[in-house]
Amino acid sequence: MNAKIERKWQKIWQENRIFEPLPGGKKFFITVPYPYSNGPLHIGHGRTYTYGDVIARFMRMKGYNVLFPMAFHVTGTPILTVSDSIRQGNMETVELYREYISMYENDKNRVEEILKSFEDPEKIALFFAEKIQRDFESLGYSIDWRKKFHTAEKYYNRFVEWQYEKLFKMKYLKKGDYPITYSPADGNPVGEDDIKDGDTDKVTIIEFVAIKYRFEEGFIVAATLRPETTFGVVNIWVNPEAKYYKIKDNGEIYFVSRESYEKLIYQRENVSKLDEYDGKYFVNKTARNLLTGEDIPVLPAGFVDPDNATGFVQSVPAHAPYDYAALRDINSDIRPKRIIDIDGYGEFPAEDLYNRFKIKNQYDPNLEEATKIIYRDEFYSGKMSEWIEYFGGMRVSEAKEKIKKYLIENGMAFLFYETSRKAVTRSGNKVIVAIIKGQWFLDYSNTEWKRKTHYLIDKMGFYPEIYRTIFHEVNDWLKERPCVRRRGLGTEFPFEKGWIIESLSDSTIYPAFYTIIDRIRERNIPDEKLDEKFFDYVFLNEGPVPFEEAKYIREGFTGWYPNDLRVSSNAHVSNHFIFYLFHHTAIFPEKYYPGSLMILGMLIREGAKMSKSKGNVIPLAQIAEKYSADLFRLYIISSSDFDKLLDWKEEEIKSLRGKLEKFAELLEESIKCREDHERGYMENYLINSFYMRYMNALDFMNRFKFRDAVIEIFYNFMNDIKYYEKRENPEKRACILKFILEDWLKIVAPIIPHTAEEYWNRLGKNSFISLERLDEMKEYDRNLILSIQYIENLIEDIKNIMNVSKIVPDKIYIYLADERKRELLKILKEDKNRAFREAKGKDEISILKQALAQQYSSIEDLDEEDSIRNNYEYLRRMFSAEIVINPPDDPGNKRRYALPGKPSIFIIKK
RNA sequence: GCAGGGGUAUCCGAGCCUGGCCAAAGGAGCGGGACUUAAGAUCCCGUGUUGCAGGACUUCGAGGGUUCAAAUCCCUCCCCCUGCACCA
Repeated sequence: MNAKIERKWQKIWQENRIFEPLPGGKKFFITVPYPYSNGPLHIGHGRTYTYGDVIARFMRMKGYNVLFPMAFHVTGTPILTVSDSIRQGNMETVELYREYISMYENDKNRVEEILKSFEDPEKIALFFAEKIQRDFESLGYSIDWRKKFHTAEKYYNRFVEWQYEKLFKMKYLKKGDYPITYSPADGNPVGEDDIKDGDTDKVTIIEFVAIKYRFEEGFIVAATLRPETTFGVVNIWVNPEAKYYKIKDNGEIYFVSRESYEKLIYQRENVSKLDEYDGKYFVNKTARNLLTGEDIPVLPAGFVDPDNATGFVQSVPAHAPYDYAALRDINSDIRPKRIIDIDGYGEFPAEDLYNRFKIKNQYDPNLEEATKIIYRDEFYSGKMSEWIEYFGGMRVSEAKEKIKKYLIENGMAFLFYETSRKAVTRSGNKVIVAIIKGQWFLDYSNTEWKRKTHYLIDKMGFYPEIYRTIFHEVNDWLKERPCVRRRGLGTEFPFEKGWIIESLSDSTIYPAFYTIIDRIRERNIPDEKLDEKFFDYVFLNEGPVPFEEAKYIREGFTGWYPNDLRVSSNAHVSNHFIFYLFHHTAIFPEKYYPGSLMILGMLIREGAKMSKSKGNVIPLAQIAEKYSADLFRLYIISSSDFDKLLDWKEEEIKSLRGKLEKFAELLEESIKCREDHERGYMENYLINSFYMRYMNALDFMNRFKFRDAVIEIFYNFMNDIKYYEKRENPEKRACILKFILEDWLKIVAPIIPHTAEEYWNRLGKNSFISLERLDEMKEYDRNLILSIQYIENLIEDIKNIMNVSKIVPDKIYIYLADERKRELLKILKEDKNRAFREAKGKDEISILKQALAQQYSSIEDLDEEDSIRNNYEYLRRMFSAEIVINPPDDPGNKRRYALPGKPSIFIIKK
């Protein structure tokens, strides 16, 4: 189907507004999460929306009143970041967006103009929203565009504000401190996108326990990931080459590295610098371990990184290979102190590993690996030594948390956050961890909320079913989540100025918004009127009718909600999808809970993940031109099951194109056929086979297994046609297909709607096939199909014998199983033991054994002799031999091998 | 580590839930043939080993087990992938 014809139908569909339903009847409301509109979409997105559309079209043809809406997501920082970069003339971004715009705009001057307009972030969103809509239209999606909106517009803001009013009243919002990656130079939190190589080498936040050691008038602060080892500290390490500060933190005096101080400013309140020291200052001085009361020396070690945590390290040589190595380096006579018992190690595990890895000194790179091993082993199989008060005998994994808590609660330690690796922003500024004070959270750890959501997960539908378990898991694991940010597009947080509701948190129950937005616009309601009372009435039927039009608006909601099916990729499971469920249980009564979720697998290209950096992203923009919408849709649906990974292979598309063209040719010539042909045996076979496949396909489609349906109704039936051609005059084929043509077009219409619509039209129909009803029930003669299978099996067997024996047949004797065997095998099928009891003599028993071993299933009700007679000429022609059924003589002694459905054969040589 | 998914013939991938025509669908690749001046495209045939009677043997990460029967069920082990949070 060429792009021109596809465009023709897209236009006609649109002009006739056939996908713009009013509520009523048996409704089906399907949604796909809206795309983030900061650039062109790619074929990965295309997979999801294609599935949404195929289902929408299928349900429509099953007689449902289908609503399939779409909108655009613009909330958050990325669009803002792009806009900023373009304004600052960042070459990389400018180049990228010039390329994006050029996908849609040929005129060079126009491209530059648009690019310039992107200095206004909203222009970016609007530009791409429009283009994405165009791309979707070019793929024939049956979307109701009256419902479209974007998430920074006023109406939507009012809607989100209302949700947060509700959540606040339910106490699902709470406030607290929160560590986050941050750039002091930019004065901003930074996300993965803002960090250099953040996408490939992720930066996570590591929680250190900063432990205070009494020193002079204050404390040396040594940070550790293993607070439980504090019992085994024998000294403290300082880097003699580094700079250290004396600082004041809420009245207490601390000694930390210079870099550490710069981080603490962002993590603690009222931190100020008092004095500077060289690292050497601390060497050989004494500090006191508050946990044990011991006085220990401060010793020099070069491995200490002043830019990691506090710049002091507590030394536990018994259990930390670095510490052990550093002590050896300075020839110290300090003896390690063992505090963890673990099987498989000597007195000092760190010493074992030091020897095993043949560590040279504290700079040996193997120390990383050694540390990992000991950490893992001790954490999972170590126990705190018995002599330790209270914690003795406790498993390390447990003691770690308890000791941390003990230290903090007794003022001996505080938490210090560090990045998992050294990181800088894209513009080269240092990234540290800052604590955001007064951060608002959605409290997904609320047990009542969790319980309600578990209930929903139990009740609703999942495609595939495995996700029910996964969602229960995700529900358990979900905890508080920050829901507002300092910057970005979106909706301002109603309870505190200067915060924007974060992008995933404003997109939870918005399918409800689709049901009313067109009506709000239609009646020109000013956004100020969309207050809490309005939404309370519209969505919850609470309170009085706020104004007359609200009734009409509410009918949109009650007419369509709940959302019957939501389709998206598995990337959304632990974020959008789970929030979607939580927020529904929070806000809506049970009858408006989501109906079901369909979760798709991801899409890769030629075995590799698509990514900007690899430059292998295929945009959706040129798909319709390059391949045609129907070919794309057919490929997406047929090349893999919806829940599995789809590997986009150009080679496969090419071969699929050929098949689709072949299909179109068949339709073409079939429509042209004017004469009526007689329906003989093979014609009946072809038609019956079609209806068998039709019913199979329909059954698959009802379970949304469209790939299996396509294989059945497209590939397999085309093979049936080939088979027919092999046996009959190919000329006749076209006219025979006429009998099934309408049903064939209908059943493929959800998948390749343009092709279907075009040929439906050429058949002289005045209706849209997109709005036709699929017949749910078609009769067919199963025996006819079985008998063809039977004949083909027989041919296989004969050929096989000919191959092996190298005999050219003159006559072929076919012996059919007698009634007695037929009876016996019937019994065998019902009751094995009874069959053996009833079998008489060795011969019969061996028949049963043979049948059992071959797992031979008899073809009941099939008249074998009749089948052979009906295909007699075919067999004769094929082997150029005479076929004799049940001859009186038995020269090969073969008669006894005959089984029902599997006759025995003897070939007489020429 | 926690959670989830997975290891199938040259490769990619179905099958596994509900054990039995499963030597294992479908692609791709490869080999052969047809068509073509030729390449390409397209179409047909073949593609574990073996056998002069439709069969036999070996094979679905490794090793055990259940069963008349295991790619499929159970146990143990090895290996791989994804997510782990503010990023949309």
